[in-house]
Amino acid sequence: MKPKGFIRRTRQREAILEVLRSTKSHPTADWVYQEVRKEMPHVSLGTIYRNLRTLSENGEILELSYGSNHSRFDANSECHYHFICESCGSIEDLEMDCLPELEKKVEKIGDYEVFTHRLEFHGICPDCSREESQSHLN
Amino acid sequence: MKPKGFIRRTRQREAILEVLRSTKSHPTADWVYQEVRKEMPHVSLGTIYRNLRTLSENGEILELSYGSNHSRFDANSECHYHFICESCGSIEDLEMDCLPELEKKVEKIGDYEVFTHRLEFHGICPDCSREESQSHLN
DNA sequence: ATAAATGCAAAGCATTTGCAACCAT
DNA sequence: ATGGTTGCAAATGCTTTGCATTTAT
Repeated sequence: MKPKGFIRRTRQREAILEVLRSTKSHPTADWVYQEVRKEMPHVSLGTIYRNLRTLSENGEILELSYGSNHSRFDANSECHYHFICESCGSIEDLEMDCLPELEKKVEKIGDYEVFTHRLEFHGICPDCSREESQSHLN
Repeated sequence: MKPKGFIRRTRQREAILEVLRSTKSHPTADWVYQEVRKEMPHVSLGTIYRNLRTLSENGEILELSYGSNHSRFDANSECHYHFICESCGSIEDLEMDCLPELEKKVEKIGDYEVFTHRLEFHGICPDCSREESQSHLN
């Protein structure tokens, strides 16, 4: 979140960004590591972590943290909302307009200076609820 | 989030709940540990963690996870929203009505079954923005 | 030239867990 | 009685870091 000075374009950094942009799955650092390693067998996990941090501090990617476990990352840093499925654990982007008026609402409450907001929904995703209803047929 | 069977009322569990209810500060597990330890020097951190998990799975408290570091907990499990200050790191409850219509919106998009939603705002809190404007006087 | 970035491995640290003893029901 | 719960300590696992070397600018 703190803007950084100049950040270099390194092969590793580019590879990480490319991997992140190639998926809609909000992967973990380790998944990114495994992917990048396919093209670049000697990258280190440390580099992955350092870059994910740098990139998210620069606003190029989003760091999501749900549950107390590992972070997930999203190359889409535009305002959008997530749905977290409590059955399969997937995180998907919702096709839902961004609601900037929410931030205005907060600024009306008091002297808050709002930079961003985050909205997420928890429940059962379409895929899982389909499976659930089918399991009734047994 | 998964409802549990019967959960016993133990001294430790009661103490943890009491500590959580006594503060508005959304403390970490370790802070809870330190507090409970004042009354009960032999509690173990493991017990704190196990209970925080049990309680949040039972919906009696809320587990908040921001950043990739440690979780924070909130004894107020009713629908409410948070403001996270990027300057001082504080997390405060916002005096803002819950917006159940957001969940309806998602259910209209597709076959989502929404249990809860979470909304948080990031920026500078009133205290910090006051300090910032005063520092201009130097 | 030089400051940033990397690889590697060694921490760091929040959280979890195995197990025997304990206690709420 | 008995199965959930605790204390303790060891273990886990994600993430960070120190350092010598490499690399982008």
